[in-house]
Amino acid sequence: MPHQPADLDTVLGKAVTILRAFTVDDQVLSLAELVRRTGLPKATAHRVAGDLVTNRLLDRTNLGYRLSGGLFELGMRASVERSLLELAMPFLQDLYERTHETVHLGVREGHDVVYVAKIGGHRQAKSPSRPGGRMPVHCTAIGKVLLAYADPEAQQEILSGPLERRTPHTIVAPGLLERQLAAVLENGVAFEREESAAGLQCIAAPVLAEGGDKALAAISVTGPVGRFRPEAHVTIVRAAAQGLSSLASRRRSLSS
Amino acid sequence: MPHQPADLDTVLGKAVTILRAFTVDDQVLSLAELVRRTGLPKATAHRVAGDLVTNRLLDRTNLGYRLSGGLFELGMRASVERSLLELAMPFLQDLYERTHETVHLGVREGHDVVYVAKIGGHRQAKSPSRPGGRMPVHCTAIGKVLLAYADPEAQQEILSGPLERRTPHTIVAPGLLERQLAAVLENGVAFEREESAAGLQCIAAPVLAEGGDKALAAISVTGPVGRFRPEAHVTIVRAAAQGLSSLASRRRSLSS
DNA sequence: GTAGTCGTCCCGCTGACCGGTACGGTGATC
DNA sequence: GATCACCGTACCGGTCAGCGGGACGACTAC
Repeated sequence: MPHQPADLDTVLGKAVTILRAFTVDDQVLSLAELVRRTGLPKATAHRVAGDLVTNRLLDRTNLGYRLSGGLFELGMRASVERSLLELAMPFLQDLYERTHETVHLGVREGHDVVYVAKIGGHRQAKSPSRPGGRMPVHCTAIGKVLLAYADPEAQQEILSGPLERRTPHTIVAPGLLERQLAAVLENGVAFEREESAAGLQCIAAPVLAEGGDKALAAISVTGPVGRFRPEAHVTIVRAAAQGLSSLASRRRSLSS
Repeated sequence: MPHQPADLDTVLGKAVTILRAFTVDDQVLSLAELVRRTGLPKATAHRVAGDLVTNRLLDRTNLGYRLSGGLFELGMRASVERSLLELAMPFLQDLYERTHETVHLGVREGHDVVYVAKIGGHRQAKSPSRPGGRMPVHCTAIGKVLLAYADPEAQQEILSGPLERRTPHTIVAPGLLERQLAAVLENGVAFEREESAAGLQCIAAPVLAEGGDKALAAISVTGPVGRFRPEAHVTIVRAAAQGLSSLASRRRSLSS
């Protein structure tokens, strides 16, 4: 199920289609599997995959193809995510050290949150998030924060679209969600209570751009229902996010 | 100065040439600058860059082009680096919490170390390393570890090539380096004393593959000469690396 | 043996890609 | 305010890189 159909009439389109055929949890895909997922003719997939290997975007193993380390390197140079990550790391560390729970840094990309960083310890709550992975905005604390600070059009588009149910607690009523978003703007934090995965709770705060009206990213702390009370961490999460906000403002790196 | 000349006679080659024209610290490059760095005709660069934008590998800003978040996402799916990162994070956290110095996770790629993760606090030592960035193997603790466990051919190739001098302390004599590598195999740790940057010291240990003879990656702790004594952390760095080694062996994810 | 799936290779056709060239805008210099 | 240098963008005919149907051999399963 390809996210957005790239142009298959161009080499580049075919190439990225192949690259994006990999999901977060496949390690290695056979040629046949690539053909199945991309819909490309076998001969074409074979050739393009070969070209990708020579260009160090794919690795060839005896079992099939694999996204290469060269691609990792390239991805880490994406300026926005990388500089965000570098600036954020100390703050994320602080949060982790104080809570010893899983800490996330995420940005919004369309209807989804993309996790830029995830740090946790050995006994971290088993969460569905992965670094570089996606989750729908409406069922995560980070997502709600980013949605609350998004431009009205984008916000409206997501609110009007269908809200996928992930757990019995997932908020699928636009009205309820909208009220929560208003609360987020008021309190500067968002909560999530088992809305994306059973047994998990979460609290998030926005990293604001210079004006203070747009959110560049959001920081969250996640823990299991038993030992973890989101309300207990309002202050430190908000403080971390604000600290990062002002640091990011000092070193400007945004754009349109 | 392009790292390795990709094939400029193919669309894909041109595309990756443009992508790789970005170094770790450029945020945004103008079309003219891309033309200058890649050597492509202006019209061609313009077209390919445009194609890259439609394929969400580049972003267009009013100042020029920028590596896109889509590329970051893709890079994070590179299986080796990503699963390594996920497994390693708890161990890196432990190290950071015990030392409060900068902690690195790196793999070898040719003559260089590529940093997969870098974590540190607000007052971290100013090091030249960047997440996703490269450093020569011969002048870093992580590099020496990885080199010591590399196959003899690769090791010999690097030892025989010229060893770039980064600081007055950089080891540029192959014989001396070779003796250090032997010591690494014996002790299971490597040291670096202001060999890559003035004022910085470092200690690293290998993350070994199942057999125990090949290194998948290496973990290091870095600090400033004043407050930081590498010898003081031999045990914990080695323990962290060994812990990760055995965890990685349990969940196999290597390949050829 | 037969039937399925896999990766690889061949090879003639064609349209995607190429890049020299030209144009309009912008800012520096005289 | 004229000139110049440099930028990004757009055009367009020629052609060769890319295309993909099809064939092949290896392997496995029934």
